Amino acid sequence: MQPAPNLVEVARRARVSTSTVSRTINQTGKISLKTQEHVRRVMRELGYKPNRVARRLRAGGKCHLIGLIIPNIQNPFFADLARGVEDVAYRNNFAVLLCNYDEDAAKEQFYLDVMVAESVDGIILPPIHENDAAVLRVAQSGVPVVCVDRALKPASGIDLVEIDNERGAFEAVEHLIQRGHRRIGLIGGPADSSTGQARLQGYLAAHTRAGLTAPAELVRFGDYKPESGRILSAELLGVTPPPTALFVCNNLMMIGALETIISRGLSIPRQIAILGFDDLPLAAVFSPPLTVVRPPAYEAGRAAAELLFKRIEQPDRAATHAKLLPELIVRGSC
Amino acid sequence: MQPAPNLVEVARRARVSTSTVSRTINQTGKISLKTQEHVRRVMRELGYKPNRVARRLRAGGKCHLIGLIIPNIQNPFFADLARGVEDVAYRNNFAVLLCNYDEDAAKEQFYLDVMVAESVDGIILPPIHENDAAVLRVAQSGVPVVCVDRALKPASGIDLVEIDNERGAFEAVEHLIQRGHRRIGLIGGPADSSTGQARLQGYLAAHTRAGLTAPAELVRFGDYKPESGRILSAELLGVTPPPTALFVCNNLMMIGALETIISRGLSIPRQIAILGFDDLPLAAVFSPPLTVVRPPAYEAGRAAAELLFKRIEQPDRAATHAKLLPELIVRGSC
DNA sequence: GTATCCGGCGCAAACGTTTGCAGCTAACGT
DNA sequence: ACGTTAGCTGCAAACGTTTGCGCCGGATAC
Repeated sequence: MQPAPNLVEVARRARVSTSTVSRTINQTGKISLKTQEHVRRVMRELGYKPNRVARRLRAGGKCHLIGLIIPNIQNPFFADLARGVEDVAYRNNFAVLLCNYDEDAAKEQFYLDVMVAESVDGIILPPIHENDAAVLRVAQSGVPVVCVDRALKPASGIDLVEIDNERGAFEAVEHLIQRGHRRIGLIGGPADSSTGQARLQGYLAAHTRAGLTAPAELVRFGDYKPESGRILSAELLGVTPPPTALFVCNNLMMIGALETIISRGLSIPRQIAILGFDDLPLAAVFSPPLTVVRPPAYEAGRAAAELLFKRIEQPDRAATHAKLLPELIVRGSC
Repeated sequence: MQPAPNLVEVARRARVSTSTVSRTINQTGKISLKTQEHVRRVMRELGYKPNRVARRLRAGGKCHLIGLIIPNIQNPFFADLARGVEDVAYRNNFAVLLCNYDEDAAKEQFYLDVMVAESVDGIILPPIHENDAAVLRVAQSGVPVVCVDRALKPASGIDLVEIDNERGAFEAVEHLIQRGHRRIGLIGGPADSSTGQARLQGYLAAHTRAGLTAPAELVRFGDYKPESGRILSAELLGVTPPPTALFVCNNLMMIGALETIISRGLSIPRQIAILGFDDLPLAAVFSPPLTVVRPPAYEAGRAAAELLFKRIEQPDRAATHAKLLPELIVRGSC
């Protein structure tokens, strides 16, 4: 097996200079159509594939690679989001460098470093929290960055695609209230996360709008993981008088909450109604089918990627802020 | 903002040659401890980060990047697997280039090209089918490749980590038989996939072992997607006499099958027992809790990555073939 | 004293591209 | 006939590393 043919080999075989070959590939500069045809034929014959590494080294960026840094791909929300990003990347012939940072600042920093060291064309990520200095640094160093799902507080010219979490939570809780529930427990996200905050606001706003005051003793904050769903739901069910409904602020905590409820033999929705943020694969066939508000994760991924490509093309355009609406899917758990 | 410091800048500031700096970084060659200390201090002061692209270009490979090409990250099985790969990659300071090929040969080829053009250190993937020439070519061109989940038929020295699908299916169906089921419907994988074949074999073997003959009219082949679960389960339920149990060969078809069953108001397991291959997030809290055989996806990802790193270190070692055992998780759906 | 060796370090050539600049040819205007 | 221009192409210098080879000086051996 001979070494893969490179650009100089192509040039030699085609009896032209490397510049000519390079320019035919990139459609840059003036090359006569005849020469182009010829070069292309030689490339085909040799099965030439440009070396992306060399290209990136020389041209720094502009080289068909973007980075996606997410908390955890095992969370279906982020899996959908990642898929959205990847689909539009593929359509633009870009590859995606995917990393899980596990809400760990050190890991996030590590991967950010990797991204700039790889001189990717751009980065998509949900920042670990609202004032994530590390992300800000790389954005200010000139790498196109778009935030998705979570905002960066000093929104200094950084594109953002987020879910309208407040609206989603509002509609969810409003739905519960319309169904007659007055004691609605909240299993919220982390108090210091923008999504957690927004969902809490929606919960409160729905109460206010209905002329009710949210029962403070029924509000708890978790960490978006199953364990806290398990624990907090148990806590809430122990309050007297107990809640008649639970609004669980993400899919993983929902799993934990359901464990508690099932293990206590409570019947849904007769004894306790339940409504979740984030859809889940089996939610529609659950018994009862789970009513949820579904954030458009896939669409958010797509939107973020499209935004990123726009910014890569024109780095000086004004920052965009998109807010996608979640959808209330009424099934049978309320 | 000044340009990121590079190796020659470090060398200049440290009053040594670039070779010395490079060698202190890579611990290669003889450099006095005193010089090393000095160089390291200067690097820290400047906040020097080596450029991975240049490094890869020069050294070709050995540069902390591996590729992972999977069908679809939205499938929890592959999400777990990807997470396994990424965890051991991170521990070795490697980044992962992740791609979804959607069982599409053209996409797979595209991403394989990207991998070699990026000169990754190695590639992990489930080949699209048993004799995947594209993968073979890449492997033979010298790039370390390890197959995971699916085998390559000409097993010509390529490492493999697979799940013991036959064994898993065998245990699943044996469990059903022990529970008294005699008419067990099979919603199988694609007939031309190695995993589909193996699971079919397990299904048949369990019958044989029990002195039964598998009912041919209850065997159907799907495509591992929800739709075929929906359709095939409907077909099977229409056979007379109907099956008393269904063995569904992957998670997505399981979702479809459940839709059919729920929509017909059939009670599980009284009217129809159901057992699935692959676990699902809500399976444990489903009512009834779903009995499944859980393939160790995360562990397979870890094993594959570890194998890959071994091969990267010693390219000439003999090919390994690991077979991981799935676990039958008996819950309440049989 | 000389020969040998070795630890420590630098020189400069790669790796495979892109790209600014310059050169060359033919056509064109005057 | 001569300058100008436009179209096309080549030269060679980057991009930031790694690494083979060779140089230097001091220690060791004899």
